[in-house]
Amino acid sequence: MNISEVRERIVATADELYNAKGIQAVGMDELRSAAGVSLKKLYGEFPSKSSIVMAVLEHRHQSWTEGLDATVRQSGTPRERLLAIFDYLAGWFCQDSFRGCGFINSFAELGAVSPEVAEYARKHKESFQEYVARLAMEAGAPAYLAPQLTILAEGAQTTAAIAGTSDAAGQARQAAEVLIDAALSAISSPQA
Amino acid sequence: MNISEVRERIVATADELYNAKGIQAVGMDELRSAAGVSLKKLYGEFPSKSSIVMAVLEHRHQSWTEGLDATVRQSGTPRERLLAIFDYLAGWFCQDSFRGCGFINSFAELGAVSPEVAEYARKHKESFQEYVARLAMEAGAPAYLAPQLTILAEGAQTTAAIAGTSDAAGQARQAAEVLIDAALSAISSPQA
DNA sequence: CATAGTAGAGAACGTTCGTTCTCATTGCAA
DNA sequence: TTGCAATGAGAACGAACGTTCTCTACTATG
Repeated sequence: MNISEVRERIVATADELYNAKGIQAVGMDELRSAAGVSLKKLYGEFPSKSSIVMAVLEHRHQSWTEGLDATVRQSGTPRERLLAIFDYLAGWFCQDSFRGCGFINSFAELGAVSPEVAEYARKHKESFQEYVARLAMEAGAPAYLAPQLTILAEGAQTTAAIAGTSDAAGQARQAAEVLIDAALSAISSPQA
Repeated sequence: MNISEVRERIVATADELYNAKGIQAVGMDELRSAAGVSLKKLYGEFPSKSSIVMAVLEHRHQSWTEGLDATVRQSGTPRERLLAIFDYLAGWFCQDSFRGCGFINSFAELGAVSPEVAEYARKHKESFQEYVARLAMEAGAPAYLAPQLTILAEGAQTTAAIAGTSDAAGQARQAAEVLIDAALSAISSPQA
């Protein structure tokens, strides 16, 4: 087993466990068993639990970014590409393993105690905002649209997680349609 | 010191500490010191930490409900009352102690491990949705408006918490205006 | 004044967790 | 075959935490 394979396995397993039970509820021993590696290998790859947590956050960031972008790229018009964000959310919410945004959750759990985690969550959300801003710009929308849509997306995530249903994705999508159309028509006839 | 005063003090102190540091990061000893009561009194009032957590959630629910309703009632028209939700958020986000919605945070921290906490968070959010639905109904809006506005409010909370700024309140409020106006005009000329 | 009951401070206990250490085993090279 | 390096399983350790227990000091009543 390759070294990077071990790292990958540890991170993937930790991601699943942390998502399912929360970070603090999963001990190193449970992670060790689930990943099928020895404690020695675990601490050979990572110096501490917190470094595993940071690796998991990076892993999540990459999954989210790639998955979202793949869905967005399947859409044709700029307007559809903005709405594709919510289609991506809808697919995510329907998964059994969905338990809310991992960054919101890790921020809630450790943000007050770990500046690293708080900062990483902030950066992740910032990069999402920039991504949406780029899509909105390509659609020719005014600058205020992007924050509105990201707030919708964030709200859909927490609502779906706590309610335990995926309804929020469709509701947010419909709201996004209204906001997008209003923003685009405000460009052609600005009066606010 | 009255018995109910002791309970109140414990719950209020726990609320502050749990909000500032996270629930799991605050031990019974720290709570004891901060509240200025003996461990014996603590365990005389509450059988366990988890019962304190539940009492804190109830306390938060009451604070939120009363604070929101007070702000809403200061507004005149039904439309203004819907928008007052976001004024309430704006005031909250500006407080130094703001660290995100306590229910989202407790759900993220303990929801996977404690069914009680998960269920209470769900009920709290549900009651907020019903409150918004009532306001929307009084404004004569179609049923789909309320979920859209609650999603905006949820998103504003997590965005403000993680970004560390209060910008999201104003952005969500502007989005809400657009959604409200679109929903109200859809009533008079339904074509969707 | 004497004494019984109460309350506070904090020691103690059992458990859990992150991290390190030990030791037996295995695979390989000379 | 013999010796060595690496590996895995899990014991061990120190700290933290929730909870209970002990002991001391004070209060109030006879």
